[in-house]
Amino acid sequence: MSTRDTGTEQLIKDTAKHLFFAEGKLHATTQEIADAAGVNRTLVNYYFRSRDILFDQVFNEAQEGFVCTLDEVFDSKMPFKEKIRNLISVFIKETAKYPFRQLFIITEMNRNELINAKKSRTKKVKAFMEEIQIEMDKGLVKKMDPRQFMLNLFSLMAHPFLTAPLHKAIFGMNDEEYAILMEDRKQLIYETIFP
Amino acid sequence: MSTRDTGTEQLIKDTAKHLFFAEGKLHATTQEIADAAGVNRTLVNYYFRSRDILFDQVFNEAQEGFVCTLDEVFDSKMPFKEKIRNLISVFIKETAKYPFRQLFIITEMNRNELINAKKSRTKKVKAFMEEIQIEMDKGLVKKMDPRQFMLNLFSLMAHPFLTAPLHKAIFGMNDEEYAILMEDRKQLIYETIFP
DNA sequence: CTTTTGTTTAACAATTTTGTCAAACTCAAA
DNA sequence: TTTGAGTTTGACAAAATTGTTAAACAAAAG
Repeated sequence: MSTRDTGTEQLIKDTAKHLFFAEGKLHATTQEIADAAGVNRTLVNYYFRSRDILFDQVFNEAQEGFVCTLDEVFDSKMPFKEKIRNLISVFIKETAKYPFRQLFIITEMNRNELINAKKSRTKKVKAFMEEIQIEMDKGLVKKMDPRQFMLNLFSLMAHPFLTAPLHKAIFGMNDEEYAILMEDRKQLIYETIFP
Repeated sequence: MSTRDTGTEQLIKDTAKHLFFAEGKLHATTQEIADAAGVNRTLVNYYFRSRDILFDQVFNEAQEGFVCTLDEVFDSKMPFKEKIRNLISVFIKETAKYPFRQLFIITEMNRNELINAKKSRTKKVKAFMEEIQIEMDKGLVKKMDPRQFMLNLFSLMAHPFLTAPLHKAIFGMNDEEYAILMEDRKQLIYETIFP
């Protein structure tokens, strides 16, 4: 079966991705996805058999893409503080592009109980936590459970994006103003993590 | 219409609340809600006319309940640092009870575009931010945009609960272990906010 | 005890969303 | 140009979810 590659399959996937992660429409219907992509709804079934399969594919690709991006940072051999600064920068850039990807992953993890307790990930996390521990031993980072350090770091980076609509309303800010606030956070998070 | 009050209406509402906020089943069906409550599905329509109305009621009550709890803390006249310590304690206790309430509110805010830009809330937030500003002027808190201070505070408190399933998997922890980690956070957040 | 009123139930109807299929279509190869 | 494989479409079927109604039921009032 040699495909003629009209780009439709990818278009559907990209559109779904955009609806889910950029617009936050986590429960978009096949009809809504098809409309947004400007194609016939049946094509969703033609290319992906079922909505669930499309769902899973988009979900996994999104998760893997994000994880890979972070891995590049984790695996790099730069000094700890630089690594963190880099992580913050990459994380916030990625999250600004797809603000709802996090929310999506969280919600799904919750529905599916346990999906991936991938060993490889556990290994990398452990390596990073040991790295944190070393910095603490050297007295360069406030001593605490390394897991708390990670929770702090990711909380400070991710949560303001998850709650963007809420905080825009509370603070009375528009999109641009909030984007600036997020940009300013890069430095602020760094300073909060390393006082 | 004098009700006979069999407790069914409240039971349905409580069950929905539990499914939504404690179990994270944000899209529980009327059938699922009825089953969990051990009542006939039709009763959902009898008491609430439609699923949407039940939905809205539970949502609003949850939101108001949470907001009121926090208001008690905000309105109290204790010294700033004590107020923050109290806020952390209350916030974490409430969130531990209904871990997914936040997620729910966020998701809904997102669907409904703008629901409440309540003036009253804005006023209280402003008052609190001025309070923060004063502390900064006194040099008791690291100087920054007060909104960033609030983002930091709420991120550190809320996010580890939102991402609990994720982090339990990553860290290889069970529920109790994670609960302990959350309990330890109270002090840690305080120290992170006030280095 | 009978009536009344509010509650519960099962059967049914309507709606929404998803999946299937055959026919129409398109483009490249024969 | 004709053939053929992949693509697109509309009509239809199936499934899932929600809403309605009439009748059965239970408890308080008369």
